[in-house]
Amino acid sequence: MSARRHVIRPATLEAIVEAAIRVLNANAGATMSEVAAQAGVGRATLHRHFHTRDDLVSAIGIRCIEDMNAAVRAEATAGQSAVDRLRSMFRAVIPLGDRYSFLGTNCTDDPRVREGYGMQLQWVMALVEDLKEQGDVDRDVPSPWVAAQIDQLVWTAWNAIAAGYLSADEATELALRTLTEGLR
Amino acid sequence: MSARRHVIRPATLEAIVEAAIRVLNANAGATMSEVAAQAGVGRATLHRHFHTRDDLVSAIGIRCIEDMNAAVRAEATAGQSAVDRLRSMFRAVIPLGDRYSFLGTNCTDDPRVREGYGMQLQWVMALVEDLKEQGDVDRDVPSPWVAAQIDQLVWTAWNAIAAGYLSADEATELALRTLTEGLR
DNA sequence: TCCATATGAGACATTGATGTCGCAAATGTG
DNA sequence: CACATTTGCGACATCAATGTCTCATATGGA
Repeated sequence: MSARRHVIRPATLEAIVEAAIRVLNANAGATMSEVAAQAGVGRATLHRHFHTRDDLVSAIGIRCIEDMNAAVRAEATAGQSAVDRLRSMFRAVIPLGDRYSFLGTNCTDDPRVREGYGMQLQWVMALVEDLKEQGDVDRDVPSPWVAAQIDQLVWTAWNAIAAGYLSADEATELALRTLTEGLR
Repeated sequence: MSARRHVIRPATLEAIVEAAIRVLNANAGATMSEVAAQAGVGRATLHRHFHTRDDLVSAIGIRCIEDMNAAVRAEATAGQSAVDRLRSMFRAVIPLGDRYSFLGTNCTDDPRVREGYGMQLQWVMALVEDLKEQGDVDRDVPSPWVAAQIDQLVWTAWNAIAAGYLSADEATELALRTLTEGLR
């Protein structure tokens, strides 16, 4: 389609992606200049590889949702119990909390992002069904509530780790416990 | 300080506040024109009563945090058990989910908003201590985790009601149950 | 080392939102 | 009904961010 005149250097791309996630998480309305500065990159370089600001946000959004989908699926192993699969998912997804946050406040309407989100929701809903099947979650609880709870727990766990009062493993186990047994 | 030349009409103020919450929740970068249009008000009228855009966002933010703090405190009755106080808080705060959402994405740095948020956090942390005291929450669970969980449950409950799959009472009880007993 | 090219820096035009103003009309109050 | 004042509308200047371009420099591969 568009033959890019310039080929982006891997290091440059990585710096831009990480900076954009960081800066746009702090302020969804952040400027191209701010992103460039945080990335240690010239503003023109941003425009060279991401034609418009929307292109940049969309590209990062797509990358984030792909990262998360990949993480969710990579850990799924046949023969595992539902709880074990949930644990694997937590382990893989919690470290991507910054991606999760980015998607929550940016490009909430991009079709490709929505599609990726739909696939993830589908996967989680299937897991919820299995959790109910195996008696880990009460059948009477609406599945959307369980799915929402799982989503929120990922975010809470990421914050706990970022705040430093829990290790990754502790946060994962506490999230599992919160969902099934509660905090009593 | 500033003697306003124009006195705002209550109906006008109400329309602006509600429209601003609605529009800025859908898109944090929304324009003054969009807010004015949604409020059924001239753009100049916005500027007449809220000198700058920041003034508008701050004013709404302060109102939101005040609404929430008022709701949290209004329901506190002496002699109630910790769980009953938590239930009262859920009942009062969950309907303010749109306020909560607004504060999450706008004016995250306004000093007065931060102060109000700090007071609310303080109140919740005190409640968490009482919940631990009465055995409703395990002492081993870090209090920040419990507080975060309570916050998230308010938001989840509001969404469930907005989505229509739970009534206000059902959402309140399910939130309580999720926190203490879990979903098993 | 040399060469191809990606990058940084800065100038530039353009665009869209902001904030101000004046005036005519609507509103509500007595 | 008459009066005072808020409101809507449109014109306007201003400003900040966007997107484009050029050229000198830095970078990495052969």
